[in-house]
Amino acid sequence: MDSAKRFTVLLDGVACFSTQHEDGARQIYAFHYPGDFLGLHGFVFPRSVEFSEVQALTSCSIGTIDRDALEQAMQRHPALGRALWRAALTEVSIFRQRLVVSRRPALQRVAYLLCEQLVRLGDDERVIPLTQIDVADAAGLSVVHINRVFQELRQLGVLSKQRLIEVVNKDRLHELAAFDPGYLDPGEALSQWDLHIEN
Amino acid sequence: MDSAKRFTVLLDGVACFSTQHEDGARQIYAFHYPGDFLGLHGFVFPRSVEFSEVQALTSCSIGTIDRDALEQAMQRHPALGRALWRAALTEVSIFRQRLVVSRRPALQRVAYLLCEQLVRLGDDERVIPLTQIDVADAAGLSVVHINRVFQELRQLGVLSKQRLIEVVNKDRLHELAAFDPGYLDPGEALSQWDLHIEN
DNA sequence: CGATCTCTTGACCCTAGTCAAAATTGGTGG
DNA sequence: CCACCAATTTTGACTAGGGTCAAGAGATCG
Repeated sequence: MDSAKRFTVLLDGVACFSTQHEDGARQIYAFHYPGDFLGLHGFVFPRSVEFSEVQALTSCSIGTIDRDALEQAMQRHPALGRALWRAALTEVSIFRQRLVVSRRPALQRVAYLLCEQLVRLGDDERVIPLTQIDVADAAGLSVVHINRVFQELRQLGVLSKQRLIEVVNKDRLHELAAFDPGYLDPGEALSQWDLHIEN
Repeated sequence: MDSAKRFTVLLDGVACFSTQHEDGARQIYAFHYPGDFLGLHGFVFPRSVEFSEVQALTSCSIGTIDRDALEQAMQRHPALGRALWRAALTEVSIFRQRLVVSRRPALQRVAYLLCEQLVRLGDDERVIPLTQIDVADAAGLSVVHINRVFQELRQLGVLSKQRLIEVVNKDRLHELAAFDPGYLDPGEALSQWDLHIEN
């Protein structure tokens, strides 16, 4: 596991970036979908690795990229380095926003989380490939309560009556969640402070 | 307010980095004490400025530093740039940790927040210059409940019976909070990825 | 010496957690 | 193809942490 030398990319499946609480409860910080870099956070905060982990939620396949090779590529293509930083900073932005969301009532909190997933999955995907248990650990609610919230969302015509998590009314969901995707955009940050990566 | 051209430093007083919820409630992300850079976050996430603000909690005096001058100084003294990034990243680290803390019960949450303040204020300071209202907005609890928690902390011999917030038993406080200051340290991150700031 | 801000207290309520058990679903192997 | 097992999802009853409302008691400050 010479992870310090390699970057990992999720090629297929669903994973999450999580931590285990003292009492065994799992806290999910973020979900990862194909195309995501895994464990980026650890490059910015090495110590955080001691407290958190990347966990597969379905069977996953991953690819790794040699860090030296990547760094050379970044030397040649600065845009690549910028994209990487953008990804890391977006993760940060999500944390901050989650602090705001975390003190809203359950229904809105869950709605928000679902919106976030839809953005991550791409514009026309409507099925979120997670279990209620995953959502519970990410939203910080009990599974039982998540289930009740889901039933309410179905009643409201936002989710389908299927067993899987399928959004049938995206607009209504956004409305419930008071969702503004703006926060996901680091905007002009990186053109102002141009970041380079050296050894 | 040509803030894009200047960095602001808090010279005296207490300020906070906060946002206003739709319903008027104030959410405090972090407190700032003398020596802190204010609004650093906005340099990394320009768009976040639209949603958050820096607010004075006591009368404050601030200094500003011309950004061009600072950047020149950073060219000459790379350590300065690194220190700045470290500060910004530490802020991030605090957010992440707060997500973990935010789902613990009130007493521990408050204890944790107090620990954080003690670290920020310096090792032998024991008086935290905040009101219960400030603490409530930072912990995400009602003022009424904060008050009850404070009474419990006094009962436990952690806080003095004074009206102000004075920690008399730091060890006990750390214990209650399960506080590990490790997360505040970005560690070796910046020696691995040496960050430079260009125009 | 009011006026105002902060801190306290008490009564009551509501959201979400816990516990426990059943119902569905999805495999998996015989 | 069926029986059985494990993981999810669902339901119900009960509990509790923390919110809200309202009023009172200290502090502070001009």
